[in-house]
Amino acid sequence: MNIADHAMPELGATEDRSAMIRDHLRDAIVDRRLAPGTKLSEAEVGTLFDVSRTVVRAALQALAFEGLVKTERNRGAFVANPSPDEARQVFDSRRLIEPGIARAAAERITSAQIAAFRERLHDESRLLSERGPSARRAEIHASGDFHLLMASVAGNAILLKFMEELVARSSLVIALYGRSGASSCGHTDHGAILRALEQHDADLASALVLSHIDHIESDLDLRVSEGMPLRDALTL
Amino acid sequence: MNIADHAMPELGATEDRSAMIRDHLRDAIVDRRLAPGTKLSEAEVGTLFDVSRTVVRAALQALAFEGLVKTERNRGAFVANPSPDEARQVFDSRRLIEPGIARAAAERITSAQIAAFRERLHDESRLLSERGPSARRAEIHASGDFHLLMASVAGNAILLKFMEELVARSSLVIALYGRSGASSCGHTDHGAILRALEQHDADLASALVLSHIDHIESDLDLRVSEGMPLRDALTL
DNA sequence: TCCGCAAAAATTGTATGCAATCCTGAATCG
DNA sequence: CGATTCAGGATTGCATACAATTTTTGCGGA
Repeated sequence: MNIADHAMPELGATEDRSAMIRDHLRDAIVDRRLAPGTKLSEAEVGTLFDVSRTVVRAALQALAFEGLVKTERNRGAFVANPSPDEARQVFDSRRLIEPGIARAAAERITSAQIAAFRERLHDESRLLSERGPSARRAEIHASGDFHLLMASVAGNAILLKFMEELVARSSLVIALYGRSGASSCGHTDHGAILRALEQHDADLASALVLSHIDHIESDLDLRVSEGMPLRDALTL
Repeated sequence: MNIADHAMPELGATEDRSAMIRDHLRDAIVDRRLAPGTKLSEAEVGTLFDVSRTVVRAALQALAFEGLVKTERNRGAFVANPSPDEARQVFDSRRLIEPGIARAAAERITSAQIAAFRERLHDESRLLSERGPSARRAEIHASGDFHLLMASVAGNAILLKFMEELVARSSLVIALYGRSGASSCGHTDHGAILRALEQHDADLASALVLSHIDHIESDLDLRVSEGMPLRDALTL
């Protein structure tokens, strides 16, 4: 009756239950089923997944390292609640890294990978037209996956790991500071980027990615710098 | 009689012993007292620091996230042994990220920070002239710290964290593939970079950093791509 | 009613015990 | 003589027990 069994009906979940819990929690955070500030009690999570606190602690430590969870000594783990300044740092980091990734991806992309991109993009547009919170979540997820797919095509595992962290944190930032509901907006941007990748036009791909990031960030409202402590308290 | 007490004679080592062990191990890895491939047994480390395996495991997990340690299920943790390909990825990542950091640092650096840089650089040159393995280690450390200092001046905590990981991994890579002994060479490079930062010349600082990274990488011998499995076995 | 304050409850930090897995090496068989 | 197998020991994975700390609760007084 535990969550893992339900989500992975028959797959070999036998190994590394800690990684599985980490992935489940991360998914829940990035597609916003767990609001920023939510407390993640070790005992509660452990009961939910039917494991001891030991393995939950390992999962929470991993998420803390990725910046998705903040732990306070003797107080526990909470879904991260990035400040406007941290939000800016996330996007500054993406502006620095992601154009370079687009460049590498444009140079290395294969036709098979292009096909995978097309499929992803098709899923995205289908979800865009559907209604309901579940489709919204899947859309957010697919939008992030586009960027991760590009990073994996770039062929650098370290940069891929960095991008995984940045994309996940972006989702948190958008949840907190996004103005429009459909903040995963840039679907048309993604299409243009893919075309540039197909044509192996590194300069264009890089420029499009940069403006795409600007586009996403421009939808945020990061003004509340001093009001945050209050909001912080309220979200708890 | 444990290591921690000896290293931190009186400071408040009361909190987060796991973080302290992690830092000690990381220092040992980056200044090459622990060779790549060395096994880090939980019990052994625990005895050394006089803590239980629980807190050692947390420290090792943190180092595994940073890529300094590789853990194999049911086998334990080992100091990472990066392949030539991983080595290239480390430097590719630095080439992508660090020029941007130099740019930001050049724009934001204050006179107080310039003074700190000068001091650091002075330490570096002093160590360069000294003999003995201990001075060599301190020199390696100081050389890495130069880059981290620049990243902290840039004012982006996320990029600083990324740079910490990359600098640490670079040290491992140099230990494995460095040709000349004094591979932390670029002391003169550091001086030139600092001058560019002082003059707030972002373009120059960025270009100098890029060539500095190339300079470091050109001292590596990454040819042994297929011979590595053997070498892997031997270093164990 | 509102504010301290102390005891209880809950939660995290750490140590330890047991089961599962892996490595070693010697005995056995071809 | 070489390959194989199978105890024995060592090491990790996980659960649990206990200690330390924080949070909540209940009470008395202003």
